[in-house]
Amino acid sequence: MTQDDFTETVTADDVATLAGVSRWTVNRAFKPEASISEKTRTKVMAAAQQLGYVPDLQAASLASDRSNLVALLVDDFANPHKLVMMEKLTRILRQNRWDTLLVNTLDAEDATSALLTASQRRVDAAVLIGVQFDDQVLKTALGARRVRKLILFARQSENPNTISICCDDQAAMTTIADYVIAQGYQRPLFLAGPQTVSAHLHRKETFVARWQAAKDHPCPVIPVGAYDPDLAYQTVAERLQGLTDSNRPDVLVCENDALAMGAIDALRYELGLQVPQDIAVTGFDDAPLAASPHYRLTTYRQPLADMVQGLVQVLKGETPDTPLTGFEGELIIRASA
Amino acid sequence: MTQDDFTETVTADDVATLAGVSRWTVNRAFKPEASISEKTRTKVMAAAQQLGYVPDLQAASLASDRSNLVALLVDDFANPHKLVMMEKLTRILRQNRWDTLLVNTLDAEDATSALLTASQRRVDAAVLIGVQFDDQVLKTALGARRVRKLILFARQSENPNTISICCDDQAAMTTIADYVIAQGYQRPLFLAGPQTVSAHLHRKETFVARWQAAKDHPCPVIPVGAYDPDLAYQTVAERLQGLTDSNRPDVLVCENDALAMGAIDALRYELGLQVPQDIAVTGFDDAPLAASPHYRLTTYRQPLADMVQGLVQVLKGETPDTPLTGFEGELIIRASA
DNA sequence: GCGCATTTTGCACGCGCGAGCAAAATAGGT
DNA sequence: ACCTATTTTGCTCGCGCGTGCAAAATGCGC
Repeated sequence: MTQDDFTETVTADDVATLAGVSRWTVNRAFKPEASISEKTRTKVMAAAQQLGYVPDLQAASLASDRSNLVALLVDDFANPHKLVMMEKLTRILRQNRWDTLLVNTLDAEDATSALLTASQRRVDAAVLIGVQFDDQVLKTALGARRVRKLILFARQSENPNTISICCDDQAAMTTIADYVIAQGYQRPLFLAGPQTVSAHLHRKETFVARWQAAKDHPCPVIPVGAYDPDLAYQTVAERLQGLTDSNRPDVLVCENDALAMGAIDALRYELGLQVPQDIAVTGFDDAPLAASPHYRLTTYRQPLADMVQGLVQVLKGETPDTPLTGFEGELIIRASA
Repeated sequence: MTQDDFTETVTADDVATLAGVSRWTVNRAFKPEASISEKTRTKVMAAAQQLGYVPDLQAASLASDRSNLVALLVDDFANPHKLVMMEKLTRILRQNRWDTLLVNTLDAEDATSALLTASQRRVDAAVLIGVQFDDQVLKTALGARRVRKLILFARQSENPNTISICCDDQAAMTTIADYVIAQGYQRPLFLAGPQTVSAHLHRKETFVARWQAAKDHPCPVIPVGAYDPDLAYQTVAERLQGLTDSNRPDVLVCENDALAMGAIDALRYELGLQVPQDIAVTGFDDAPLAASPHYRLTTYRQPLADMVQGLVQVLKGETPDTPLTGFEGELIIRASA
């Protein structure tokens, strides 16, 4: 490491002169699929190493209209499961040489602006793992140029210009419903998330329909304003307060684990009920802590790694080998139901 | 929305012709501090709006050597508190017109490569909020060009070329120690994180020293291999198994909430102990769920928002109005100790 | 060693914008 | 209205690299 390498950026030209080749050959050496002889490649790489050169991806994306950059829009930082998703996404994307721009979308109004931010960085795709995106946002997002692909991850939309990657919510929730029914529960209550979003899950509809079909009476639903354990806690505490044993639900089917955890805490600490003896609870996601002895949550785990692989295929423009909205997860049976 | 706006990128030139000005005037209109008359700015903005134009930040950063991009390196996705940090960082950075590149750093070996990735995107700074960065990594990172600023967020290093932004861990842990002592606990056990990192916290040293000074006998320490609740659970279960009431610690001082939560679960569900009656627990961070009725964790909350503001000042090159390693948080007293 | 097919290398041009200065327009004073 | 001080606008050149093709080098069969 000589003294001349402060922060002067070293370009492909520098490497080229050192290696005695042209600038283009240098850059070719860094592309796995380029046509270049092994001999010159090693020669170039040695020179690059010596100078500490790495190709400038900004410049590359300017010149080529591919950036290998993906924007990840998140608006739901209250849900610890998002951490798991982010980890898987960033890791697997990086393995495939994509970088991730993390954009914090404050709310639905902000989503458009967030998408704009992404487009200013020439991202190859925007991946939405939040919850508050409505069709209006999706539409204007696609009107805006430069976001070539709009991908809903673990969410779904009918919008023909978006790509949804998610597990088969219907199959998944049917599995849960059948399990709940098989366990002999009689008075379910469905704890749903915000009812305003249209890029959504089919969990509520599926469960309600399935229950109706099997038992011939409806399943009540209460919505929580956000997928937030604290809000779920409050909502459950209020809504179940003062009910007698016989008109209280005997199972709480929750749209995801964040709601389920808040619900369990409310049941225990506000209503003094035992889970699952007095009331059972199911979740969805298998979030961190779902397995902890405190919750022992019966839940459903999505095949996140496979779904991210699907995403990679979409980004590469390959035709995915699994239907993108039909991933299959598994029911994780623990003690809560 | 006319039909011609598919995905053809609209550049400043297009807006310029429509507005009847030069390309440079168009770009000036988008910089708040530029010298431009209000009249032409509104004219330009109208034209831009009509065409759906936004400046291309990639091109801008190529031309200007400032990218308004910050890399956020994270290696600790098991800790839910990271979600809070990410939310604050991305939100406040975006408010100040910085975008965030999220880089998942698998382990210490990978850190160098992660830094390289960041440098390839011409980031203005790399912000480390992970735990596994050792001095070797920091050194090579600074050897690599193009990462102009290396910032440790909520961590500290003696390396003179890095910038640490953190609260005064010594003051913070002293506060906790004094509280623990004032509560009359006699047999503390310090639950520490991995002992190998050198970009670190001073919590353990501070507590141990403080205890020694006050009580004149040492405080034992057990390390956990990672800041992971599950690992903490196992470690605590193993290490406290079979101890009698009198030789068991009466307070577990944990380096952060992730450890504390795992510890609490282990105490309750493996050892059948009551918190805080049989053994008290303190944490650090005030992570999500720390306030939940299940944990009611006595912990210490860092002034994250202020710290991010400090980061923004560093990025802007301003001299911060608070010493960057001296932020003051507050002790949150709940039921666990 | 020759002729051809094939691989490897070099190059003109442009991606969209910014720094910094020169030209033009405007304001202010008399 | 005229001259100067100031603001506003236009422009040259280059940031580091990719595309697509042409030139050079290499390999192969005989």
